[in-house]
Amino acid sequence: MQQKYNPHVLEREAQRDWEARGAFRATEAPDKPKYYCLSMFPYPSGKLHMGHVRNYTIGDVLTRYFRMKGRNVLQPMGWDAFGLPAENAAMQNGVPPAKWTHDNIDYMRKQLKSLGFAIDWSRELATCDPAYYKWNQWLFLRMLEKGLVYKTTGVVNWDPVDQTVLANEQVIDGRGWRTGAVVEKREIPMYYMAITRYADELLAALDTLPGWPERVKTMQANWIGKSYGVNFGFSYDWTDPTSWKEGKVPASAPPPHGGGYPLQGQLKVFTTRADTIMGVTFLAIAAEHPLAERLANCRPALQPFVEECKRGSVMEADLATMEKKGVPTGFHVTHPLNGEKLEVWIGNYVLMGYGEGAVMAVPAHDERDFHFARKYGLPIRQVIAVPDKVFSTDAWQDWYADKESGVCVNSGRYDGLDYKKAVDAIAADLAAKGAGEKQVLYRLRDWGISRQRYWGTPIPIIHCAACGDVPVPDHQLPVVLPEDCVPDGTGNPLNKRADFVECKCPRCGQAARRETDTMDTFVDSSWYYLRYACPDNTAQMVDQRVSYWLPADQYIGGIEHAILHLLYSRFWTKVMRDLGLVKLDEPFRNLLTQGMVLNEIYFRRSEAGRIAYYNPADVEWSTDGAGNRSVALKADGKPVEAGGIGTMSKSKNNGVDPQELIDHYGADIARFFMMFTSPPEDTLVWSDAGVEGAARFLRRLWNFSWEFSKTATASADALRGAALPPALATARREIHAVLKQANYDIGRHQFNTVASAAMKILNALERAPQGDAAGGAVVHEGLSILLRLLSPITPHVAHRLWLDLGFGSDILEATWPEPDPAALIEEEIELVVQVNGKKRGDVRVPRDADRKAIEGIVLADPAVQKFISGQPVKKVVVVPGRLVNVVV
RNA sequence: GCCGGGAUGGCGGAAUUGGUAGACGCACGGGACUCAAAAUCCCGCGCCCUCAAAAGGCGUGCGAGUUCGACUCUCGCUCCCGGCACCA
Repeated sequence: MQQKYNPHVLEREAQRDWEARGAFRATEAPDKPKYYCLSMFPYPSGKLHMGHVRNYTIGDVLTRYFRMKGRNVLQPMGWDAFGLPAENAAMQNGVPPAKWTHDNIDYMRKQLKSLGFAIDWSRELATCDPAYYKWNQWLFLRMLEKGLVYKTTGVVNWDPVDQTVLANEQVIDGRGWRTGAVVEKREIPMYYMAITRYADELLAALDTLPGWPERVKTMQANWIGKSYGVNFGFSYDWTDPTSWKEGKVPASAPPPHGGGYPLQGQLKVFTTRADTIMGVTFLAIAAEHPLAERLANCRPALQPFVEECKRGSVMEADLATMEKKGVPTGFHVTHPLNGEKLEVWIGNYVLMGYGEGAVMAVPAHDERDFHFARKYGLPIRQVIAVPDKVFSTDAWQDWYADKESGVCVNSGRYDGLDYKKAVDAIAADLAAKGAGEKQVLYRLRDWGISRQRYWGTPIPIIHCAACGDVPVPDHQLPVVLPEDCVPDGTGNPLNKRADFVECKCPRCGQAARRETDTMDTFVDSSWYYLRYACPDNTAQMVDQRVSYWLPADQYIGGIEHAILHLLYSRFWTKVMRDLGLVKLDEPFRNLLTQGMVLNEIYFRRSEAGRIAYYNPADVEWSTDGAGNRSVALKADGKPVEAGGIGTMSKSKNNGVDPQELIDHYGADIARFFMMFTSPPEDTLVWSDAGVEGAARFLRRLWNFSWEFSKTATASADALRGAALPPALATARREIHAVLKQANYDIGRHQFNTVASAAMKILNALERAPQGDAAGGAVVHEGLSILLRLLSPITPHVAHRLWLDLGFGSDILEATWPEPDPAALIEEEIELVVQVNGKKRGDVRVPRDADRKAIEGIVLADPAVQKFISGQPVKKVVVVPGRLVNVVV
């Protein structure tokens, strides 16, 4: 064995050894329990960041742990290789996204290998590979056949200067990130996947996932947002003069594009609060509502507001935080129950995409309606009362909306009814009049997958003047994306590629145009975990090997994916099941949501409103004479703005490349530090303070092993038979107690305390007297426990020392250590003594002392007597094995 | 704005889920070794009171509450992080 710990040499050797033996190659073994450990595959952004190291170290720890527990393990890796950053890089550097992506993959693969992860690289896949995305297209066509894919319009962010669609991320404060132009909403045709058809199952099946964190299930349930309510209509008549504020029908205008809106009918709304229906004082509709369009068409005064509503981004967070505004239209509809004429407003806060794009407004019992009514002086009519509370229109109170304790008032025949009874009665009356009925509504919307972008899976559709939209026949798949385009920020470059666009209609053979939209990259990531089971199958999307490996026993990834990616994957799995492709209801049995790795954010904003981000490593804080702190870019010394802290990301340029850490300390120390520094699910603000401690620990382990290796004859044999002297028994008890706790902690994925357990064991070993055979035996056993406990976290050094100290030929094949119950037994235990809940000392009692004996010992204790000081003892609480509380 | 989560010494965190708050580390201070430095080893290290110690008091974001006992449970806040459907 080498005297000095040299991680770089030793790690390279271990990795070569594993690779030469194909140590992590997984094969199906139906007789052995399997463990499929899946980590969310990375986007190849350039280089690994700390979040990747954290994610994949967690996965590797579990993979190696379960291998030692006897499972047939699979840990695959791949690349989420399509997406926007490649196009941005192309604009910046003029390199085609394909080349940039492949270069990044090569570099990052090398980085992952240098970290020594137990990955089966033979299953590697990249979603930009036609052999992969062919199956996106194939399944899209199957879904189209089943009606699970359909085409309709959707709203996107439009940059009027670059004449291009912007991603939400490319809109900053309502302006295009490159042009600074105010963004507009624009409706364009798109393909949708009908995820809402699975809404009920996606919601109900959350209960079949005990291995998922509650918070993720709650978020998904809220996202699906099942609500029970009533859908009903306010009847209207465009041609009736009494519908109009001025008492006459306004001059008719040409029908708006899209065919207009019927002149008579019902304006439909959905409400979960039908009990408040008698308190409706006006209605609000979205600016995109066809009635709003018709109204704006004949009333020019409405036009500016409708235009204003069309400016700005489509992001929900923007819509929800903007000032609530509206305009009255002068048009009135009729209340279905009391016959009142109510005015229709256009409101910027009404979402066309949810419900009917129109809402009934009950200012007295809905907070948003309340503020809106106060702002515009609209009537507020109380129709719900809560006992002992006085309603006032001065300010909003939470209880105004209380469903639980409220009863109807000022509501005619519904007075006195509680929420449930009122809803039932009102729904029945509406139904009787043919005005409405109960309805279940979901917040979940269908999944728009069309992207007006180049670097993605081409949508396999051909547009023919004669035949319409024609699916590409299966035998022509994949529709291959040309790899030499360089986007320039002004729309999808595919539109300019005649060799891609021009094609023959598969149906009639005439010249036709190929669809140039590509698929949302969430499509790629919705099923890659299935493909790992059979990446070599060129004839089928999936095969029977999926049945062996799936569902994944553990899925690990950032909490930021709690909703979208995980919900889409669950949906996709169910679709494939219903198409008979897999026998699987849910893809991921257990889910570990890794906390985000955050870092500081620095940027500069140009006059045009463009933002440039700078890496925290490239900026410097300084303090001037007056004690003011400022931050500047090292390169030019000019100030930058501090943008707080946030997720390490390509777009914010605040990633930390782990390579420096690996180059300096080696993979084991980097891995150990990453696990030690915080529990996996916690948010982590990056700092390398403390990495020295990890380095010190592994050096100390090595030095201790070196000293021990000189006592070559030591073995654990001497532990059998004779009792150990007290100092050794204590050391051994300590080691086994720490191991017991560590095994518990591994089970609950708290790896930071597993790492400290390893440190505690080394501390105990260093304290143990090891002069004689018994001492040598305790240390021999302790070291073998320590190396196995460490091997999932620091596999290289564990591998080397296991060999050098003669424990065996391969620690990968060693069994996981379990504590020896005999080693844990103690004759006397220590109990904490409290008086009135305050710690006042401790006592030692025999291990098997009963409650009464303990009470006697404690009350006799002089320290306790001092604090009781003659007061009568009211009660003695004894918590076995822990403490005694004397209450006086 | 809505949904989910978090807050414990100078720092990362621990506390077997209602039972000794601060394990294990980092940083820092003191000491040993050394011509010196690095490395290594030993000791100290929540705050207040105290020259120091003993003894005592306070202490888990803030404010109430339940309990013999609260970092842990309940209610009300503050701040921070993640998501909000075209970043992935």
